[in-house]
Amino acid sequence: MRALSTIFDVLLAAYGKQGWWPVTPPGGTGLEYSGGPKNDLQRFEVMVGAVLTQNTSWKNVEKALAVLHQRKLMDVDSIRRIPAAKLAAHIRSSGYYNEKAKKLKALADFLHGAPIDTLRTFNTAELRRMLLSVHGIGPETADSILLYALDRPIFVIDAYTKRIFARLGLAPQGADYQLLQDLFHDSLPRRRSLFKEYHALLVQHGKDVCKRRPVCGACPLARTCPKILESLTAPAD
DNA sequence: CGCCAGGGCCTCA
DNA sequence: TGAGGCCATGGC
Repeated sequence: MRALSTIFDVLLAAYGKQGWWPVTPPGGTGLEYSGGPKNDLQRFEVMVGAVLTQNTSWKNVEKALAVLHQRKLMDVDSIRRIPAAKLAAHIRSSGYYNEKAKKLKALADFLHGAPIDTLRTFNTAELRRMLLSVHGIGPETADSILLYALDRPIFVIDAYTKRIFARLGLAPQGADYQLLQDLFHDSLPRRRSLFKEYHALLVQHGKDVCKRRPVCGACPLARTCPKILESLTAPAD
């Protein structure tokens, strides 16, 4: 479906390059959008962020990531060593902190058995299965890790993507994860840089424009969106 | 104030 | 296998 390429072009023109995934530069204090992780420590930070941002605003996650850096905990061994209850206190701002502390420890245990630099020997399908077997890593988190931390060409589907494409009439309401992902995989050239930027643009679009209550007046896709007419007359959705 | 964020697990039909 | 409850802080 050529529409998907056109939508990417329109979003890119409207919002500009996003530079995902945001990572903390070596020796730096804050996160920067500079094209993703360049070393294994930054790759680990991406994985941690992917877990912490589950159903949580990135702003709340940033604070937790900063605390982990301050406490010198942003590495596999430290996360493995620290008791879950203490870890939970440090990531408090990201919400669901007890659950997420367990998840981070499960992630660290997994990486202890399969260090990041050894993961390159597995193909993407194998890696995905391995990640999905880790407590706290579901389809979206696994694919975020594959794409942004491990540089694999796999498209990330999230709630924004589902909402945007349902409104555009390009996917059924309540379509499941696999259906949406197949649509992107079958319709786009399989390029990591495209997938990274596209997902980031969808998040940007979903966050500020195609919100639960959409701001169709500010939408760069309004021209081709069937929902634009309803939004002018109907109160919600 | 209430709503909702860059989901996933567990339980129960 | 799919719907529903649960996890929780912080910004608006």
